[in-house]
Amino acid sequence: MPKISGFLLDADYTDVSEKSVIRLFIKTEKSHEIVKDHSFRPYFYAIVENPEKDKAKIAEDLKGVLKRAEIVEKKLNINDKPREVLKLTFDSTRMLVDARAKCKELSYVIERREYKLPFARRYLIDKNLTYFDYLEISVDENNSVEKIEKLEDRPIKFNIGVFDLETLSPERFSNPQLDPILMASFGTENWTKVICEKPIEKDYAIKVNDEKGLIEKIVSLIKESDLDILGTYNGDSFDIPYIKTRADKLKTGVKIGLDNSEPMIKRKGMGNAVLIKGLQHVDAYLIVRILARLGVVNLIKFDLESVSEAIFGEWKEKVKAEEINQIWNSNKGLERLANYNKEDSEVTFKLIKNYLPIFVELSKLVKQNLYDTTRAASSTLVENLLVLESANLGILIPNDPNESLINQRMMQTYVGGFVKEPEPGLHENIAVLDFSSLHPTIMISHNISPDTLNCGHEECKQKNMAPNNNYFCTKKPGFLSNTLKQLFEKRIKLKEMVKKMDKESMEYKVLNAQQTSLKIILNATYGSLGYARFRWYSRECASAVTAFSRQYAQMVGAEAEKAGFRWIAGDTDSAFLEIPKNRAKDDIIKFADEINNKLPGVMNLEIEGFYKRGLFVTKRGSDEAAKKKYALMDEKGRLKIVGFEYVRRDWARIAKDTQRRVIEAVLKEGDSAKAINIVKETLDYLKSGKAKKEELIIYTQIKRKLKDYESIGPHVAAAKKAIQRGKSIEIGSVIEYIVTKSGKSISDRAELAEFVKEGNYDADYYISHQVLPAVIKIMQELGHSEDDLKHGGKQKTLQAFFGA
DNA sequence: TAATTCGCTAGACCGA
DNA sequence: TCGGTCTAGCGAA
Repeated sequence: MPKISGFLLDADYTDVSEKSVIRLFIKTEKSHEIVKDHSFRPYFYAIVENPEKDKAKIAEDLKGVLKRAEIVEKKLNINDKPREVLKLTFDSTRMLVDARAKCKELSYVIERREYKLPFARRYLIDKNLTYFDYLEISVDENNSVEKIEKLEDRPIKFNIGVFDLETLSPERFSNPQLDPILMASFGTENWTKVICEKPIEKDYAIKVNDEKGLIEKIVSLIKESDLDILGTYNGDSFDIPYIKTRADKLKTGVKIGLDNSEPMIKRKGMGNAVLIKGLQHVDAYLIVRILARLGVVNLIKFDLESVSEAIFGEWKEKVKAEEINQIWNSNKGLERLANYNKEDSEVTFKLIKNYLPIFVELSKLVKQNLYDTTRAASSTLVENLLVLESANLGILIPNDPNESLINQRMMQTYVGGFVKEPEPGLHENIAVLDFSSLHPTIMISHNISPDTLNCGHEECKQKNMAPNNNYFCTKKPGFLSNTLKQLFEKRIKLKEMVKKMDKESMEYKVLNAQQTSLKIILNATYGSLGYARFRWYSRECASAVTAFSRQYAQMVGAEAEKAGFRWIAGDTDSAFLEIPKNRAKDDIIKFADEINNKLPGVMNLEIEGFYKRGLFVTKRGSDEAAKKKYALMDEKGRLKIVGFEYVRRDWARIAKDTQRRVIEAVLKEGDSAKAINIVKETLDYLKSGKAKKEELIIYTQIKRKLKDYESIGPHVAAAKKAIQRGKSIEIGSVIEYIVTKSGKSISDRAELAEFVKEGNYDADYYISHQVLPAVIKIMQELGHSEDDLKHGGKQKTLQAFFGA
């Protein structure tokens, strides 16, 4: 019997003569193989009053679609005893879909369960297979599975290829119905080529006859490379739909699927997702979005130039759309465009190569293919993990909540973390303590889980009551909390192992990716609990987590005061403590130890760092201190600026830079004269009219349809004007606008930066709405109160003082 | 198709 | 024209 050995890269199903058949995509030593498993049928469960009787009834009612009904034992809910339910099996998923609709109408069917689980996923769960497993599959002459054996895990070396298109855009944006593809780059591990019909004096250039030739060349490069992963940057919404449309028009195809299928463009939320059969399409743009969400990078713009700079510290030249048109029409600068096209592919490749291990590990963890994992929401990751846990425990997965339940849930919110109002002003010698993984460790340590909630035991009520008056069982591990505990412990072990390893080694990269993937799941769980569409939603649990968190945050603050420190600020999981002159760092270490001795379970307070100086300011238009806004300087003079305008993209760079310089002067040198000078210079510069566009741009995102805005802010006004000039702006577009000289309101004066001439800006606006608001509160902490200035000089306000 | 709450601030909007 | 209120976006955790 022939055998096929290799990694399980993907799984799906296809219909063969009215039967749904599982396909496994295997990465073998040499290439790829598709094998079919005819032995597995789709099914779902029906909960009925009387299994024995209803089994016969349902066979009658589902005649023609049902293949088999059998009685099996399952737990309906986590805490239930197993009971008899009907397992309904079908020949095809289409029949399953038919039947599940019919079942809804049957009065004796109390509930349907697991009727939406994707068939391939069902298969992997039942067969105990996971993506990237190394399999040995015995097949017959038609590549049909006879037997699957799972061999020991082994490292996998992916064959990755990326491509990128440059298109003509005479109308400000490219229209695939009209505008041709000008160049395409394709890159792999060792080389990148640029394809173009015009001659390019570069050794990496490939000349083709026309656009059709270009498409055919890129398709053949992809096919010949026998890829596991095809990477793009924004391929979901741009490159792949574009090349498909062009290929259609030019009467050629993009048959790059392993089964020679075309890419499938699926609607996903507001945008697209492009699926290629047997080949994982990884859109690196989504990876960057995820990294931004995880706080790995902080980006204002998501173009490859910004990404390259922020993630790899490498500058990359941008060729703008108008320049591309110019280059193409004049044939001057084709090499520059080719280089740009090539670098786009290279950065995309690097992104995928760098972050792939994390997504591979996540895929394994939750049994999703790479395509889905790179596109999954965090609650979906958590859900999929819990689906596996349920299957292991013989519990039927809870159904999705219906819309009315979702709405009901959304009406009820709960109280979050505790934020201490800081003591405004300059502080010296600050220790910042914080709880490591606060929410997960609370859930684990207090056994918070929907199934342990208010268990009824008097003892648990006494010993494990959250401050929101919900309590959790102490006698048996909770479904959710125990799952988290396993992940948590595994992560601790991995972190220990990784510590000793060479960071460049393959082993390190894999294990580190494993611990990162665990962290992603651990951190996403608490938020999911309070998410209305989550299958395991529990407002009581989410609320108990935050109730405990407030209690612990307050406890640390109070104990710190008792121990002789000043509790000057804190946010959710942190405490900022000022260390008095007569105390040392060691006292903080001792203090943290004492707290840790009192903390339950795996909760842990750690010392985040020591800071020489810290600045807290008051809110605008009030004397209260602002929360979530501070600047710290560590012992090496490095600044940490949090919450200030400096970190916000919706402030102009000139204001942000000035603010940073002022903060630096204050924290590093304690020099108010210098700070005042910095501000004065900036104001003069603005007044001179010499400020550059890039210093004046304000970035703000359009978050809804333009017609849906009740209040027309500057970014909306600028967007509307831009649309009239032919720009395409959609939900999610980040508007880059400048406040110009002409117009009445600020919105009137706001224009897209690309339409603004250098020098056309409203200096008054940038002075009194940008630079001064960003620095005034800081100057006040230096003792330059408005009152002081009134008496010290003739000026009435700080604003007047700076001559604005 | 979508994780949570807390918090700051701007600029529009609206009524006197 | 003023001042209070509301809409909107973004950041912290």
